[in-house]
Amino acid sequence: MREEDSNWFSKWEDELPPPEELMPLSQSLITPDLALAFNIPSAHHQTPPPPPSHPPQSTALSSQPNSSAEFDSPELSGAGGGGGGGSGAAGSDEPARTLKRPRLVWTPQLHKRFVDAVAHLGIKNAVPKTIMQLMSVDGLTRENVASHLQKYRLYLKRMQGISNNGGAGNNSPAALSASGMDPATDHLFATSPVPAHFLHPGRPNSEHFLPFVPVAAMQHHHQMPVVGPGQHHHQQLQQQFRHFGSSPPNGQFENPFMRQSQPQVQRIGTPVHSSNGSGVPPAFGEDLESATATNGRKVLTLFPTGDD
DNA sequence: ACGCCAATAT
DNA sequence: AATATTGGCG
Repeated sequence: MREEDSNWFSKWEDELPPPEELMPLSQSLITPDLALAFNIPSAHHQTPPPPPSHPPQSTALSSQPNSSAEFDSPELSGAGGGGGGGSGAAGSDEPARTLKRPRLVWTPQLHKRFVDAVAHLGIKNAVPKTIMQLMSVDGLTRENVASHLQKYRLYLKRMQGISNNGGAGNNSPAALSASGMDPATDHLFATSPVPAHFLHPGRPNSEHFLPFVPVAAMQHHHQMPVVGPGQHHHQQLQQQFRHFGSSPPNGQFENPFMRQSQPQVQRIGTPVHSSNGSGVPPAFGEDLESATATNGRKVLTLFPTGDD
């Protein structure tokens, strides 16, 4: 009889679903806004802005990990009283108006996407709104981008100053950030190589002829920037936005990803500008790249432009 | 309404 | 420290 015990345990253990499958469940059990509205501590996620109608993006970072992309609850609020929020909550729109989104965590990858977007838009067109659209990361707001952009510009300025002052030859991100000028966000910024033309204003570059692919196309639907043809890396992007919640004692949300220690370098690619005809709007970027462990600040930046 | 920036708040 | 928010201005 004893043997059976150990046996059933094994079996039981065997059938345990992977964590990935559990996560989404706990998330969709209650809509973020609802949770926040009701002050439920475990409530994670941001909350969709009160969409008078149905704003395209801006919310719905539900979805779930790589495993099954089928049962996502796309429209958390946009659906109108239908699917997602249909948990039975009645007039839940009232409090939703006052809710605050969690702070966005700019992971190296998210930043990478940002940089790519700016790079491909050209500095002239790289304004918050456009950048945001190009990035097509759901939940990302214009203000998120604007704020980030502001800081990024300062960073670029700093870099220019340095490079023409004596830093020539040594303008590797690490070195620059080490300059100790404004260590604020530099660590983040340093995780993504700065395209050369950012530093040389006034010079035409040869990177992006992107005919302004209005990623907005996807807006009327849900989900994320599922990118081109055989790519599968975008998963990560989803992931970072997905669980905002595990609010650390700080109130921020972390994504279980880069924050820990997973210097996983994926492939470096170039923007995908070819539509795949898959029905999904060809967002552009999709590459993931350097990763940093903000913990041990291990900035590994390998890059195509690397003259190393 | 958007964008930019500096300052300030969290 | 890293983001968000605000206020003043084009």
